[in-house]
Amino acid sequence: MTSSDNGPDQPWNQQRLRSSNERLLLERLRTAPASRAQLARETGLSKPTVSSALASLEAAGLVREAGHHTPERGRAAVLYTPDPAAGYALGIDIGRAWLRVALADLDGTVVARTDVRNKARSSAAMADLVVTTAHRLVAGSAVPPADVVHAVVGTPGVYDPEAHRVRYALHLPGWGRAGLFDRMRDELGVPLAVHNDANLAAVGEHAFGVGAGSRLFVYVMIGTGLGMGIVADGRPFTGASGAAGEIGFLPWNGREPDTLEDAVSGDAVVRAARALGMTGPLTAKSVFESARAGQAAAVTAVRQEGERLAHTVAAVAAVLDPELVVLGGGVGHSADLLLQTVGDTLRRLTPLRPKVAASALGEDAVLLGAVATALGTARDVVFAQRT
Amino acid sequence: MTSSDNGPDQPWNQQRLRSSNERLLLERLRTAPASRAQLARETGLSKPTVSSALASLEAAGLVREAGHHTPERGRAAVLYTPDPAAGYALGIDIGRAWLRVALADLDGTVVARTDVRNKARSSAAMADLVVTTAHRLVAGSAVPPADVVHAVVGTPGVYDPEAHRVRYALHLPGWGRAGLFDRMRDELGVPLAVHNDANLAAVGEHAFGVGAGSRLFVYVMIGTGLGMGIVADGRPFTGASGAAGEIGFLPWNGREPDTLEDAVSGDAVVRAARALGMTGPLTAKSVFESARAGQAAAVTAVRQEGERLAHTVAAVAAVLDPELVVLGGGVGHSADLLLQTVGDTLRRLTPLRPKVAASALGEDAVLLGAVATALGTARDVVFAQRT
DNA sequence: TGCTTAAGTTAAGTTCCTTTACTAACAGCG
DNA sequence: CGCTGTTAGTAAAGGAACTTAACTTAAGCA
Repeated sequence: MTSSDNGPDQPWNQQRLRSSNERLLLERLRTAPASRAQLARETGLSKPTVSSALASLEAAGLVREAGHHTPERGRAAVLYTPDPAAGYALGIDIGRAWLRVALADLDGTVVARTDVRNKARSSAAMADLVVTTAHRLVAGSAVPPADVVHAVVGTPGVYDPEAHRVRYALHLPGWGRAGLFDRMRDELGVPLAVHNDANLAAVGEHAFGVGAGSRLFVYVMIGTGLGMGIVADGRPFTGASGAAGEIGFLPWNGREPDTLEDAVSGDAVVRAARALGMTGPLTAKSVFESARAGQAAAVTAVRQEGERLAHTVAAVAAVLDPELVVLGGGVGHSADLLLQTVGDTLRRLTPLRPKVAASALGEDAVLLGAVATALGTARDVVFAQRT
Repeated sequence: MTSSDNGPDQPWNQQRLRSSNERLLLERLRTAPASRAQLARETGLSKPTVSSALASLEAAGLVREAGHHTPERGRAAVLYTPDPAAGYALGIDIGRAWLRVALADLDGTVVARTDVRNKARSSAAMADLVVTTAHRLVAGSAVPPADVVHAVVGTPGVYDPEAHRVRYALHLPGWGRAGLFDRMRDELGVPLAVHNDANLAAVGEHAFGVGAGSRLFVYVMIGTGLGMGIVADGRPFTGASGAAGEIGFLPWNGREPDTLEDAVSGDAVVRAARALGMTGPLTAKSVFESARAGQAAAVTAVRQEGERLAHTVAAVAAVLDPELVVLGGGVGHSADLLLQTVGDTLRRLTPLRPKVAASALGEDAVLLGAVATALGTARDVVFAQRT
């Protein structure tokens, strides 16, 4: 049989032991400042070990003193905290309409951010825009460019690191060209990882939004297209080929090869509204606003959207059994309008009923997911470099 | 943000270090016997460390000498191998028609096995049958009962360890009673874990069948009901409440609350055949045999089954993106008849096309999955006890 | 000022790993 | 038959990192 993976696959020696314990202390300090004695009690390490590890971490610039704490009785304790300025991470969201870039310190605090209207005509121009925007953001901040250790970019489609290109990015002409992201990486001068936007949105919502603390949850991204990100045990779940959550491809009406994407995306709401007699220059947003105002055709269109969404959620629940389903993306603003219908329909459809909630981060989910992901790598890199 | 889980969450000291390295050597030895020098080269540990760890393992009865190997030149090497008799594990499959029990040593070799016709009238009688059959199997083998360290039982439904009972076991009256498995555990006298049968079948197929080496695959179990097991990175993926893979609840025809289970299970094939004019005492197996013989109505019924199955697979592919889909369960014998239709339909439905294959283990998948799962725990337990 | 209490350090001792150097065993060969 | 080259395995010494136990430091308080 193939080995199930318990047990270590690396030999341990004293150096790894030390490094591991320093890491343990650093991670503990990220939750709150603490004294040596407190760390010893909480981690199970002895006081001398904590002292010595903390001295190493301080010498490496990874932690610093953070004031004192005077207990009820006895000597005052020196508190330590991670040094947020030990490194910085870049998060980048390449969206349909906006390019967003955020620079965060190792605490996860966003220290600089910019949102640029996406007017690029070609994929090459887009790539250039990403690089210059990122460079400008860092230059405009007080952060030394050399301290930016990692970047993560979110884009529609599935990045294939073997082929150095994005697949399935159907709406973006030229975006699937090989080498595009390699060039971006070179010009950016910072290690760059590419992830699917829905997956990043899920990570963002898990790190900073309503998904916090959930062991298994999904983020359904409804906008121009339809996508889903999955976070299991704190990590994105991407499937065998990176295509997990491509629910636009779900079969949905028994026979025809219509895509669910066409039936549930933001555009579908507009089409449904027109079919129901609404006229004029409609957008998904305007239809939802009309529905909110009680306009009958809009209400019906939104209800239909909710029902189809419920089918989607039911399918996801049957396969994955998530604890929580978060609705977000372009129509995220109006998720509250959909929740009722989705909930009601779900009750009719299946005994498996995950909680359904609206996104807490709105338009920022992808960007914050990119930041959170870059942050993870950045912390690893900084720790490895400085110790 | 909540911490992403890199970094250790336990302090390391010398004892854990030693234990971890012994574990590393033991796991390596499971792949093939090896000498101290070879282990040192392969693991990166030094020769003295390997010697000393191996001495501990031998003293603990976890490994033993296994002959010699004479290299091209130089001194002959003493080979070591895990002692398979250091402990034993029980796998139990409680199926509709058969109760199967297997006893395996730590190598995973089945040393005793029995298949008993399931004629129990009540859940209590069934529980008794399980216990007496297991006891009889162990008594009839040369294995000392005290050396059986763990058991895993597979059953339809989802075991809820909080409530001490099985949920969703709709076809088995009384099977959902609280405390049933607690009593079984007590009378068995061996720690007992309860898992869903489809999940175990997936684990079995991953450990011993066509799923070997697959990073992410699913096992679709088609029989009296319809279920699915998921194995991701070698571990079963059970979802937030243990209901992942309950694809019987997938919505499938747009509107009605028909369950997919009713449409795709073995019984559905029989119903379809009758609707197409077949008469007499039909079973799923007989319909498949008629189809194999070219009987028109049966062929049509099987094709319909294949098409519906393809829809199921397409849905699973869109959500999970597995590398491989294995078809098994009661109709597993006839999976070859379905593969063609499933493949063709899948090509029409979606660009996401996982490999689809027939189960290699047939009726034994659940049992072998239970063995593999029990084995994993048994190895941990034996290692912990003896060191 | 001295007592109590908790924080943090020092020193000794233990464990486990590595390096280096050695011994053991085997094969080919003069 | 012993010498040589090669590989396996052990012994001894040294070092890294942990723990325990005892000590020192610092704060509040009578």
